[in-house]
Amino acid sequence: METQTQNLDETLDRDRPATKREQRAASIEALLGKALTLFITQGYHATTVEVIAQAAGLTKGAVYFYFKSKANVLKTLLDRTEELTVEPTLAAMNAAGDDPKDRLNAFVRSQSVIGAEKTEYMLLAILMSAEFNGSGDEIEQRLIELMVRMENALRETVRSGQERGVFRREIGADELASVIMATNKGCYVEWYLRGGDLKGQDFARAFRDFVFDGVAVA
Amino acid sequence: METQTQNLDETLDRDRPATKREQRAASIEALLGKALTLFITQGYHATTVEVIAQAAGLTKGAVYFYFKSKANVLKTLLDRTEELTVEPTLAAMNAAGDDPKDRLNAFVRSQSVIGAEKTEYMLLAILMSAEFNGSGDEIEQRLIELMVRMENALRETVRSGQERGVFRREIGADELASVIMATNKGCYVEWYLRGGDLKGQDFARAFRDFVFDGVAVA
Amino acid sequence: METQTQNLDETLDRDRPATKREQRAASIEALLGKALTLFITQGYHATTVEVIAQAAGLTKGAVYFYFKSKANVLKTLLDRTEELTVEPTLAAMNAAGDDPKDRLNAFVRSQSVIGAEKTEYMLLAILMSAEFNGSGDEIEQRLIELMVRMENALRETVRSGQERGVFRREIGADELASVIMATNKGCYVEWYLRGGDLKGQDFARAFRDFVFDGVAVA
Amino acid sequence: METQTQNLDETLDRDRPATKREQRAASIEALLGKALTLFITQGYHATTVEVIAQAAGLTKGAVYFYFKSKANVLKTLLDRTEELTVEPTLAAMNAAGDDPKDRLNAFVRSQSVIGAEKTEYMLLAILMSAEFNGSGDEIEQRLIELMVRMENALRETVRSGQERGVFRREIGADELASVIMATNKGCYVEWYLRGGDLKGQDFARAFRDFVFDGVAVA
DNA sequence: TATGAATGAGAGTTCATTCAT
DNA sequence: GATGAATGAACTCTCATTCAT
Repeated sequence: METQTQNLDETLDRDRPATKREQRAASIEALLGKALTLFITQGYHATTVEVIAQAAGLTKGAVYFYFKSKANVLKTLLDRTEELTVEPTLAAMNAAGDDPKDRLNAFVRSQSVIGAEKTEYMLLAILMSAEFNGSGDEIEQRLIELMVRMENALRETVRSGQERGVFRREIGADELASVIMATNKGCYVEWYLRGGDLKGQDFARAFRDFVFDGVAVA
Repeated sequence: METQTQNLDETLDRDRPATKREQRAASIEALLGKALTLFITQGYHATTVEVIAQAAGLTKGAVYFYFKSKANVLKTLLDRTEELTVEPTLAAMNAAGDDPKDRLNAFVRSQSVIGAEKTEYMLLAILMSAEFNGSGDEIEQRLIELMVRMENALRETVRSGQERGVFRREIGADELASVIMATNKGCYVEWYLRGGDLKGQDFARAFRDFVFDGVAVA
Repeated sequence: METQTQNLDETLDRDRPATKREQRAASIEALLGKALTLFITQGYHATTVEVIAQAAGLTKGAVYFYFKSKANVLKTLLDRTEELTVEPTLAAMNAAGDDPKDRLNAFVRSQSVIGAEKTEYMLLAILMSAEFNGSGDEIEQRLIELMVRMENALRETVRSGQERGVFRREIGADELASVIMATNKGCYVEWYLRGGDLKGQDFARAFRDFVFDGVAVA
Repeated sequence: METQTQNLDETLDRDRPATKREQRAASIEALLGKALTLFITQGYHATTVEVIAQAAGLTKGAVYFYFKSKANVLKTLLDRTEELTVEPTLAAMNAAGDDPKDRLNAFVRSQSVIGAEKTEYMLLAILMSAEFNGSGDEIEQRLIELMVRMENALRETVRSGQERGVFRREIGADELASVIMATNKGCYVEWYLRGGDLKGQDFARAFRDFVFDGVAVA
């Protein structure tokens, strides 16, 4: 992802299988891809460096060659998570204009679209937050940073909607935004924990409708 | 066994209880109490037996004396969780009669009351579910058992409410029940992750209102 | 098992179940009996104090009440072993008179008779010798003491037989006595390891015949 | 062990072999060699992984790198035992032709030759058999397998000798074979327990002569 | 007489990490 | 670019032993 500025004189041959640069990229991608899946399914601590390496067809040493530590693998993954899940949602909200309903709608739609396409990244942020909470770890900080931007945007939207009288006022903006966020995260985790039980599309729609109107008949 | 008849003139309860039975109970409670908090805050795998023991003012050996393994500490805690959180909610739903709205209301109120009083037990079930998911562990089974009873009751209530036309029908019963459950769990975790940011009472009320009507103005 | 000779003034009431002295004796016997079997079948180190106690229907503490340590249980057992297996064999050899053939015969017969009646004690000495060899343990010394008396008697008999020309001379007395001793021990262990495969009587007779024609003048 | 080929110019083989393959082999040999001696002298259970490692100039981790468990160290050693002690004896018996006396002679000679050269491996099989007997362990099975081949060959030889009238018939083939086997094992253990007391050559010869005249037709 | 709570030393094992090759 | 040998710290668990009751 970090565009390693290419020297101009080096032309890139596709067919000749492995220039060093390509191989490097391929190994990194393999490692990150496997780590992502493993961190989600087994948890960070329960996933050993060896398992990640083997899953990617490499050895432990390679992980330490490319990333300096196990923690760094996760950090790299969290950078991607921000780029792939947080940024687009914020962008979508901004693109939706000023109307709080539109903005909330943008948030909810964006999250469910991203959740369908980048499910693992979304889950990573949520699950790691639980696993690292209270650890005092550097990673804990990174996770808080990640989440806080979305939470702020959501809270601001809720507050503005309440001011304009389109969202219920009995509940404080903080609490309401938190419940929405909680529902959002909860749904991802539920979906993940239930494996294939729930139809993704239906569940995503259920989530969207639910946020707006709860269980009540519309 | 030994009836330690307490003389009136000197009923001296010191630091350590007098009889073995009392001592046993005290140690077990201390151990379980500390383990509960630690499993939630650090996670099961990240919590060492030594830390549990020290937190309870004992040594590792004592943990193995009372519980035969670390896993058994958690299992004991999960038994209590079932008793203290699942049973009362099911009882409340049954006591609420036939009306689906009443039953859902009972579910939501019961969960938020229990959540206030037995917060840690509720969190334990939720967080351990995530940590043990896919582990193939015996504990994973226990956790599924624990959750499945409440999920079934909730789904049944939702289905019945849909049939009677009081709950929205565009969303399948499974999905709707799952979203409610997800919101429930998500709120607990959010509350926990946010530490003291949110006012518990307000947040619980936000959750209740939200389930029924979403963000919409009532 | 062994009738603990009662003091004369104390009449033995069979029906009144447990004078302290009787109970004491009963507990000690139970403990030693179980320990004997367990040390043989599991080995000393692999046998835990707890298992011994439970097998005797008592708790660990009782073992430490009667014997001061686990090692002491074994030592007590070794005292009995000397009394029950070494002494009678030496006595039998002495009772056989001067003739080396008679003495060797007495040794072999005595060992096979004792082996039939006190199998476990014989095995204990043999197996513990292997387990404690080179340990530098106090018990190692005790085991050497135990064995050395019999070995000396046997060697003396062999030497005398060689001098009189009734036992083969090409083999040194030390070596010949050792081979006999080794065969003796080896047979016990073999019998034990093979469980019920071998018919005890036949095997004992095989051993006796084997030894005799082995040492016979060609 | 390590063929330290000293080239004159400067192929400097220092303490540690140069290539990874050599290093691997050297470490494995060191570990196995020390483990063999320790298992015999201290017993398997009394030998700690740490002690094995230190004896080989490595750390515990290295043992787990090469062998995945302590048990696996022993298993590897048992594989070698089979190869180095059982196979050659069976081969020698087969090479001896049909005559039962020749075959028994081959057995006895082979065992005493191997016992002189591969003493530790022979002892390992015998001592571990005692230590693991009745353990229900996987290793117990391996040990039985190991022994049973030799026992079968010996029994068959004895039976055939009895049929041809060259071995005594009053004793059953099973019992006779067992006594021989017992004598064989007993002699190894005796030799080992007595340390340097006995002259190896003399003792081996004592054993051979003893067996022969023991089974001779009267 | 005997129990049961508790300890502490040490066992086998795992794993993130380092480094020479 | 990547491997494989090796380490060391930490973990779960075991067990002989002590001691108040």
